[in-house]
Amino acid sequence: MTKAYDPKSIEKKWQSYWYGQKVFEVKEEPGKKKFYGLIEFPYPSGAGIHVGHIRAYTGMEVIARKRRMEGYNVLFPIGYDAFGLPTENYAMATKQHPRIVTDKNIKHFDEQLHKVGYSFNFERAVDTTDPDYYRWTQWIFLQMFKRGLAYKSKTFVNFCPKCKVVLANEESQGGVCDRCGSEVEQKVKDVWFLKIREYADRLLTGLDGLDFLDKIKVEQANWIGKSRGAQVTFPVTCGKETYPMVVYTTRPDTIFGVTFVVVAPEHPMLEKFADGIENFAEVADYQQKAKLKKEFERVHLNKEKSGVLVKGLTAKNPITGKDIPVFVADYVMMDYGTGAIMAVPAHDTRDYEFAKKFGLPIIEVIEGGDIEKEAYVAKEGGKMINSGFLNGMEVKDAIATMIEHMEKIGVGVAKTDYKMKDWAFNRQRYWGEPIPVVNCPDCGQVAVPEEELPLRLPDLEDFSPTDDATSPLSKVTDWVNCKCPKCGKPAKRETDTMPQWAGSSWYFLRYMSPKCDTAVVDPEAYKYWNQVDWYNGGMEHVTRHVIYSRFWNMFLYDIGVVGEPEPYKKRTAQGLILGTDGEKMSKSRGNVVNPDDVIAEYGADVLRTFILFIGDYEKPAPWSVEGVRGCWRFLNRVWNLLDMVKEVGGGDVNMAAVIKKTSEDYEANKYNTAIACLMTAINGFYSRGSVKKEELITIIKLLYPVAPHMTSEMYEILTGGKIEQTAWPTYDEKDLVADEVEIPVQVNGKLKAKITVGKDAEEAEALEAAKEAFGQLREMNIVKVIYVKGRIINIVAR
RNA sequence: GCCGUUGUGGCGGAACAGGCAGACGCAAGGGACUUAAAAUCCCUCGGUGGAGACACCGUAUCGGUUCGAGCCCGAUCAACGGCACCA
Repeated sequence: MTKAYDPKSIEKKWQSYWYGQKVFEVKEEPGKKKFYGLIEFPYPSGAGIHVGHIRAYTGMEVIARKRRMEGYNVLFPIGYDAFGLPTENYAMATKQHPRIVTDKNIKHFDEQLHKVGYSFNFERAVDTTDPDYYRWTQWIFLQMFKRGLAYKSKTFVNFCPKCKVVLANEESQGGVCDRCGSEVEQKVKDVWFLKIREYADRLLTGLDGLDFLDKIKVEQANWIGKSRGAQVTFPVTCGKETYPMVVYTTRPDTIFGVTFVVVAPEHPMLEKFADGIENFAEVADYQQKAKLKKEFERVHLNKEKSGVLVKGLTAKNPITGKDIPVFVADYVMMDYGTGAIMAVPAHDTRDYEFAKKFGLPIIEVIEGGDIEKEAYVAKEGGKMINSGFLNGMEVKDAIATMIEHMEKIGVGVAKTDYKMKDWAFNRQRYWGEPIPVVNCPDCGQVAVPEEELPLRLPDLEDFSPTDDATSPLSKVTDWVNCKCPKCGKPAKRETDTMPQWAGSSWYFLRYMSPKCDTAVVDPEAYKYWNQVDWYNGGMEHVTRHVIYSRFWNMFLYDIGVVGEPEPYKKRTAQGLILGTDGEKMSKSRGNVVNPDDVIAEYGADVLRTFILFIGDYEKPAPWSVEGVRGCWRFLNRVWNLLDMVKEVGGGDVNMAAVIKKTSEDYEANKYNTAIACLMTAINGFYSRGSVKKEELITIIKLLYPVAPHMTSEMYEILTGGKIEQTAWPTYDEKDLVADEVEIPVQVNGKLKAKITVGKDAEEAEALEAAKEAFGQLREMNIVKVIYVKGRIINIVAR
C-alpha cells in the first residue's frame, strides 16, 4: 500500500530538485529546435499574485512543459514590469523609497511563483527598473528621437488632479483616471510623443500574417481605425483675405449636398481671421467654453449640438462654386482629420442634427431615404441625385469618380486617415525611466550621449508630485542642471519620465540575453530565439501593450537591431477569473481568492489543475470552492492508481484516443476538456479495478504539465527515473478506432435504437442490424437510407 | 450609433466538419464501509406522463433549409466586451 497523497512533502521535494538543479535553465543550442513561450510579466504590486495571474501563466506553463518533452529547447521567461504609480503611491504613503518597495514586492512574487512550481527561466528574470535594463529602454527612445519619431508638442492633455499626472488617452477612458477614478481635467502641456501613427498602416497590414485570435485582430484594427477618403480644400474668404481651409471626408460623393462647413473650436483659422470676424467676442466665448468642458462631457454627455455661426467668413464649395456659411462647433475635433468638416446634413446624423437646430438647408443627394425624418447614411447602393455629373451613379462609383475629378482640377486629394493618435510618451512622476534629453538654450533638444546611458534616476528625499504638473525630478537642481553634450554650455535635463508602457515594449527581447551589456539583444541570441512563438495574456492589453510593443519591434527591425518586423507569431488571451459571486474580484467586494491559501490547503498541483479545469480558458469563469475539492479528489484518484497496477485487463480505455485528445486540446487552449478526458480514462480504470503500468505511465505523462509535482513523484515510484527526461506519449492512428462501433439508429430523424457493427460495415449489413434492433422497421415502407460509416444510420420510412 | 462575442440542466461547462444533446466536474438523493462522522467506493440525477418497457417535450424566441439542426440561413430578444460626435 502506497502512502496517501501528500502534496506538501512532494511539492517541496520536486521544487528543490527543479530549482536547485536548475532543470529549466536553457542556453542557445543551434541545431536544437526552440520554442519561445511568453506570458505577460507581472506588475509586482504589494498584494502579491492573484488567481488571475495563475490562470494566465498556467496555460503557457502546460505548453512549455509539454514542449520540453517533445524535444524543444524552451525559453519560458519571467520578469517584472516594476515602474509605475501604485508602487510610487504606496512608497509615498509609507515613506519608503520605491526601490525598497519594488525589491520587496519582487521578492514576494518570486517566492510565490516558485511555490506554484512554474518551470520559468527564473535565472533570466528581468526588472524594468534595473538601470542595466532601462539603459536600453532609454537607448531605444534615443534612436527614435534621433530619427524624428520622438517629438515634443504642446497639446491638451488629460490631467488627473489627484494623481497629479498627465494621462494617455487610453488611461482616461470615460473621462476618469484609470487608476484612481477621479475626473480628468484638460491642461495645456508641452509633452513628448512617439510617432506611432507613422507605423499605423504597417501595424494594420502586419496583422494579416499573424496567428492571433480573431477578436484580437479585430480589436487592434478598430483601434488603428483606418479610413479612406479625401482632403478637399474649401477656400474661406474674410474681406479680401482667403484661407485654404482643408476638410477631411470619407464621403466625397456627397459634396453636392454640402450646405455649410464646421471647424473645431481650436482651429487656427479662427485666430488668423480674429480681426475680420464680426462676432469674434461670441466665437471666443464659445472657444473658451469648449476648452473648459472636460473631454468626457464634450464627447459623451453633450449630445445636444451646439455651435456659433462665424459671421464675416464665407466658404466656397470647390465643386459647385456655391457660397456657404462657416460654423464653429465642438462636435468637430481638432485631433482627427483636419479639424474641419464639410457638413452634409442629408446624409450624416450629426450634421443633420446641427442643421435642424440652426435651421440650415438640407439637400438630398442619394435617393432611398426619407430626409424629412432623419439623415440617410447610405454606404452602398442608392443612386446619386442633385449631384451634377454624378447623377445616376452608385455611391461606390461616385466616390471614385469624385476623387478623380478633384485631383484633376486640383481641389482635393485621396487621403487615408487613422483614428490612432500619436503615443503621449511622458509622465510627470518620479518612478519611471528618465527621458535622456537635455534642453540647451542654444542647441535646443539634445540627446544624452549613448555612452552616458543609463541616465540614472537621482535619489530623492521627497518624490511627491508637484501641483503644477511638473515632475518631482525638477526639484533635483544638481541633477537638472548639466552641460549641453553638444556645446558644453549650461543646460537643463528633461524632467519627465517615461510612461509605464515603455519598459514592457521590448522586454521579450531582453529575455534572450538578459545580461548583454553591448546591445538591446545579443545578435547571436536573437538569431536563435527569434520571434516569440506563442504569447498569452489578457484582452485588456491587446490594444495598448501589444500594439505598442509591435511598434517598438518594428522600429528596431527598421534600424537593424532585430531580424523580424513582428515580435509575436501567435497571441491568445485567457478570460477573467471572477469571484464565487460571479463578480469581478476586488478588495472592496471581499471576493478575492488568494492562491497561497489554496496551496496551503490542497497544494500547488490542485490549484493548477483547478484553474485549468474551471471552464473555457478564453472565457470568464467564477471561482468555486467545491470545484477545487473536486480536483483534489481527482488527483487523489490518480495517486491511488499506484495501488491498482496489475498486468491484466483489456482495451476498455482507448489510450491512443486519450493521447490524441489530451495533446490536441492542450495545443488549442482547451485545458478543461483535456483534463476531462483524463478523468474519463481514470474512471475507466476504476471500473475495471486495475491499470496496467504502461497505461498509468502514459496517463501521468499526459497529466505532468498540469500537475508536475505529483506526477514526477509517481513516475519516480514506478520507474525510478525523472519524468521530464522522457518523451511525450505518441500513438498509432490505427489504434484510434475500435473494430466494432456502436452507432445510433434513427427513423425519420428520431433515435430509435443502437446497433454495434464493424467500423467498415456496408449499408446492407447495418440496415439488417437496424431491423434486428428495431423490429417495427420490417413492417414499414423504407423510402431512403442514409448511412454514414461509423457514425449513424437514418432510415426514412412510412 | 458602429464592430465583435455569447445565450445549452440546480451550477461550471461538453458536443469533430450538419450525425446519440447534456462528456467531465460540482451540488443533490440513495447505497456500501464505520459504534458514529469524515474520507473513500458504488448507483441515480433535463422536464412531463407511466409501476415498467416506453412515449412526448427540450439547446433564448419565431420562422426556414435538410433524411437529420445546439451547430447553417432569415428575423427578433437579452447579456457581455471593444470603439465612439472619428467626419
